[in-house]
Amino acid sequence: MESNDTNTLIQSSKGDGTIQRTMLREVIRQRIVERILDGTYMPGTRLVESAIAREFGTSQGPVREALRDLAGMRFIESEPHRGSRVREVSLAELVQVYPVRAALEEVAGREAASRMSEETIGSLSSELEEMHRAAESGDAHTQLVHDVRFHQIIVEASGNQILIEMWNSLRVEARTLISAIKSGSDLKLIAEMHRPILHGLQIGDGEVAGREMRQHIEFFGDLVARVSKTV
Amino acid sequence: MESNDTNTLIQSSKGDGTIQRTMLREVIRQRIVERILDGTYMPGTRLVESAIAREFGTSQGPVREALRDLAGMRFIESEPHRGSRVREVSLAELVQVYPVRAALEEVAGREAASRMSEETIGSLSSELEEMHRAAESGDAHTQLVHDVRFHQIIVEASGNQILIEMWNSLRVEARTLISAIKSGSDLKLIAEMHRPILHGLQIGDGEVAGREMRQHIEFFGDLVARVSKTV
DNA sequence: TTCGATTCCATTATCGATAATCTATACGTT
DNA sequence: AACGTATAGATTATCGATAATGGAATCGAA
Repeated sequence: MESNDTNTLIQSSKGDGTIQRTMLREVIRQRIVERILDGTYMPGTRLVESAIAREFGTSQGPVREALRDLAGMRFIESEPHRGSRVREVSLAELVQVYPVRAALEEVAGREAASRMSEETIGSLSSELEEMHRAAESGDAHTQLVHDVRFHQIIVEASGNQILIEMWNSLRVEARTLISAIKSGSDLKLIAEMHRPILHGLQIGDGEVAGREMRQHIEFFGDLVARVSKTV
Repeated sequence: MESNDTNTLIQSSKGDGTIQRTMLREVIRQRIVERILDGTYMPGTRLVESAIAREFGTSQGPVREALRDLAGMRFIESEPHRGSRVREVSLAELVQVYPVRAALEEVAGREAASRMSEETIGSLSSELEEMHRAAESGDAHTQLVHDVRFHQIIVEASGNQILIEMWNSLRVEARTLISAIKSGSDLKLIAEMHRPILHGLQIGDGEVAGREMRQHIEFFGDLVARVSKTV
């Protein structure tokens, strides 16, 4: 319940010239997200405003705002007068994500293909490489990180701001459940499955890239759907 | 600046058995949205927390929360220590919306086709009818309302909660710019363009319905894209 | 014991005031 | 006059306290 190292939330930022726009709400939000992602706050955990405020040494206000933001990002859910708790990510919901993600990424691939720079191609190649490296050491989690990053790069390369915001709001990186399934799969194969996408982008063919991305996501969607039925 | 009729924000709700879960933040949010949509708050208008609070007879807190929600919904944009203003909906942004919307609605059509009830078909038919009625009286705005509703019904019929949330966050109804363009078009033709979609859904063919929806949206996307170049 | 009403407690929702920060204006120096 | 700096006013960010609410525990009657 107590904390000592967490109390320095605000760096007065005098010293370096950079203006350190510190907003309490932001800091608190990040802190909570970390805890959700690393499992400190498991799904279902109640997040009590006053308790968090006390722990962080702030007042209730900023905590409340942080929680509201988190609710907007679907990390938590809140009911009036009843507080907030970490959201349960159901398998059923995960299944619903895939068709949406497939559709969005198809658009991303199509639009990104004509906007690829050498640098972007380089980043993608290097993420792919990292995926393989992780596959060899059997590190499913690390592979997932690079996997997500690979897709994110493409979405951002689309240059479509709406698309980017929309994709980010899917919180792909937070729905880590897949890693569980992946660990049962062939990591090397998974890494290799990204190559056709990269190829499509390299030759600048939007139709190919889009189609490959869609199929890629749909593949995992089917995988998850199958698992969810088994359960 | 002053207001008299707007001060009764909370109905104590004693009397009728119904529990009137009134949350100040919610009421204020709705109020502001109304004003944005009806043009009282034009794009660029500054929304000053204390001023709104004074006008509504509340404290700054709930107003602040309402504004934060609105920022999440992309109705307004806020900068730290600099306040909020009504967002400018640029034409460029509007152009970017269409590919995303097309992709999402294709999924919606595909998934909805197998879940159509008599009732849903009825609702869609009636919206289509209303579109025609509006077309005949040359009422572009009313037609737009039913147009949006038509699409919304399909998205909701998909049963995919993620998809529904995602589509709603596009705020299709708020990006009313299209109505301007539409008024220059043949309203009857626009209404009629919804019929193939309805047909696809009626025969329960997801592929057809999905494809029709995509093409439908892409059509208007191209229209807007063309206009945006002209400007 | 079991059901319902009542009281108490934890927590959220709101308030009013203060601190921090921004923008623009006024001022002084060159 | 042009420029940079200081000051004032407006506005947001945060605080600490109070009111409103919901849920659980308690009590009493059947």
